[in-house]
Amino acid sequence: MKRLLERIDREILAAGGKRSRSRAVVIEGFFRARDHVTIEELTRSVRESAPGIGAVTVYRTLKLLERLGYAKELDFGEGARRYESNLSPHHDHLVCRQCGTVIEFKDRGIENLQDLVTRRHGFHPTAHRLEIYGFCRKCAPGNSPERFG
Amino acid sequence: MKRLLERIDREILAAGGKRSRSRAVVIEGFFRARDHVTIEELTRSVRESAPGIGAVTVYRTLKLLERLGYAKELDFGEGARRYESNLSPHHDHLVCRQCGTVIEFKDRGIENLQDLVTRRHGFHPTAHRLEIYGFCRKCAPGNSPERFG
DNA sequence: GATATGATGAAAATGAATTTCATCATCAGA
DNA sequence: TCTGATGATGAAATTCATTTTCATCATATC
Ligand SMILES: [Zn+2]
Ligand SMILES: [Zn+2]
Ligand SMILES: [Zn+2]
Ligand SMILES: [Zn+2]
Repeated sequence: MKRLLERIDREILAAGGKRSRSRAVVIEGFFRARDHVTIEELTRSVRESAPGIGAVTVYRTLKLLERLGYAKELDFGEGARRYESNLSPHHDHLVCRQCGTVIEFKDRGIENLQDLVTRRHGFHPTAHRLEIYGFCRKCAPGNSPERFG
Repeated sequence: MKRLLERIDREILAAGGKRSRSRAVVIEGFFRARDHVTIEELTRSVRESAPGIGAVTVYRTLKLLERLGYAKELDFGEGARRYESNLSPHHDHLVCRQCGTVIEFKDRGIENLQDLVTRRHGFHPTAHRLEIYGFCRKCAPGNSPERFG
């Protein structure tokens, strides 16, 4: 973690930026937070240790991390975007509409078929998003997680 | 087309709604429009024949069509949502980031693998979205579509 | 330390989507 | 056909996430 933060620091400096306490707190908070956080969630958690930090700085810092390749913007259609660290390799998501649980999965077969599809259409893919919405095991029809959870 | 509009009309009546000229124009305009339209595009096109129609009515009418199962809401991350008619069977999308072209595709193999993935996680899928972003044949790196278009 | 410039946070602006509300239109019943 | 109840409309107001603005502060460099 320390290594990572130092490395990002160096990249910011190299790009003509300056260090800042607020930003350092946000960055560390982001990598410590559970993945798929909203700006609002992250702001709240970061303010526990540094109450003065404005939500705008969190917005700006996540955009910066995205530009540097350390964060990935997600949109599960909830109104607010979510962010996850981009350190782990690519994956897609199962999103529970009941409890909000997000399950990550990776499927080489699906990715290969996607390549075939794009090739068939002479399309040059640069990114994709695959999200499957529904109900997780706990929330599946028949279970009553809210009651027993 | 006439059949379809009458059928929707009947469903609205059956659900306790009333007929309205504005809404009829929007609905017909929607099914005549090219697919994947934004509210703004549809409003503009609909106003050519019925200038008085407010954008709010277009919003409301598309929500209604979605509720009735005739329209599908899409989000290609452009800020504004897009809508397509839900009459044709399910498909996914290739979206060109240069010219905005949307190519529809259907891949049974991908859908089957998605089923396997969800089953493996005890997840009950109700919907999914798969979009592949990149450059279409015309806009592919090396081509200069804007110049030769 | 002085200076230039990046970073900050509050407030304002933006922009899509939704809600409110007074008015209009449509349907059902008399 | 008239009439009352209620759905639909459009303009304006509202909401809400995100972005921009701007005066001020902090950091790097000389
Ligand atoms: Zn769940
Ligand atoms: Zn993830
Ligand atoms: Zn293109
Ligand atoms: Zn489509």
